[in-house]
Amino acid sequence: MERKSKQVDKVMLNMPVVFTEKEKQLESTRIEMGEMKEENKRLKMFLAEISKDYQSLKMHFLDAKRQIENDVEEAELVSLSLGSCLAKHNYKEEKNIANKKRKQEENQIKDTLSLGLEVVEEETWPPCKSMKSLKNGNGEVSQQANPSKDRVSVRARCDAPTMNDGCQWRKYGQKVAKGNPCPKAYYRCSVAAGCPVKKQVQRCAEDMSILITTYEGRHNHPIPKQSYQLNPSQISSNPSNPSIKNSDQMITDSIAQAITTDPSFQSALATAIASCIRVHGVQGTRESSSGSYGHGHGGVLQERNSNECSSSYLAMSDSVMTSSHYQENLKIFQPLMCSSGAENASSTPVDDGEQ
DNA sequence: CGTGTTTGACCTGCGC
DNA sequence: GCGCAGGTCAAACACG
Repeated sequence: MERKSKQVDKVMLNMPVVFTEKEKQLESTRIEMGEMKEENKRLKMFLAEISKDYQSLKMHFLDAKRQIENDVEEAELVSLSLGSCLAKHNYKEEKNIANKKRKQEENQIKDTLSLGLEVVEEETWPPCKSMKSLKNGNGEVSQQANPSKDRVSVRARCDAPTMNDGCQWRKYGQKVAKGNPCPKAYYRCSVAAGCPVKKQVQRCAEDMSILITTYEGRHNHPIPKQSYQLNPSQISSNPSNPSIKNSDQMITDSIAQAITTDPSFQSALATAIASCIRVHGVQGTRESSSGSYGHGHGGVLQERNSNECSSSYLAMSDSVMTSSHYQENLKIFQPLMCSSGAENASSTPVDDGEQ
């Protein structure tokens, strides 16, 4: 018992020493914890800042990405400009105005037109300064009534030197214009002798991949039929057969797909629409088309420029359409012009081969 | 040989 | 009137 108490005393004696060491450890641990808490706090703040920066950068990145996407989208627009020289104007002044107008409309169209087409009414064609007498096919000299009255400009991404628009063109000149290192090529329609239509092809100075094709005048002959033919099964509407889609929807789908995937189709479409609009704006006393094309030219009328920007998908059977043709063609494109999509497509019957 | 392209010269309109 | 720029002509050349 005595022995036991001695041991307890020893323990009791030793206790304070043990507690102080533990307390010291505890104290140091507390200090460490406090420091770690401080560090943790700092790290949290640091993390918050990093997170904030990250969010900010993310926003910037998304904005930049969106901007780039918009730019690409804009660059891939098929730009289509119409013009006429009905009166004498100050060309340069109007050109500036038209450029501003075009940019404004490009922005508007970006927001409103899902089709990706730009149709700009433009009155910037320089006054028909040279009403030169042009030799017709018979070698006679005939005064052109208004050879450069109509002018249509088509902008499209195209790596090839020219766009295939279904016509046969003969190059008659090339010139390096001021302000653009890319030479401008001058073509004349060689489908029919005496056809007053000309086109100018030039690459955009800002973006070499953009080909600016400017058409001038009206064809005095049918435009050759080309490769873009819709499948007849798609054309023929068959409501009794549920497996076959509504023809308009099929057409719409086909055209929509072509539009969204093929830049050359965009350019061809632009040309075609321009043709529609041009025809619509002209009094209707036109000869109906004979429909025959490609005779008597020794095969010259076939497309030769295989390096042209793909084939012309959309070929009007006749460049000199009647207004009813125009209406028909316009009806086809109406669903596409509207952002509402194919569901609202009108049920306009489309004849076989008519597009 | 026929047809299309190239390219330097020429023409025309416009601004100064 | 002059110079400049855009558009056109036409001879030379290339190609199939």
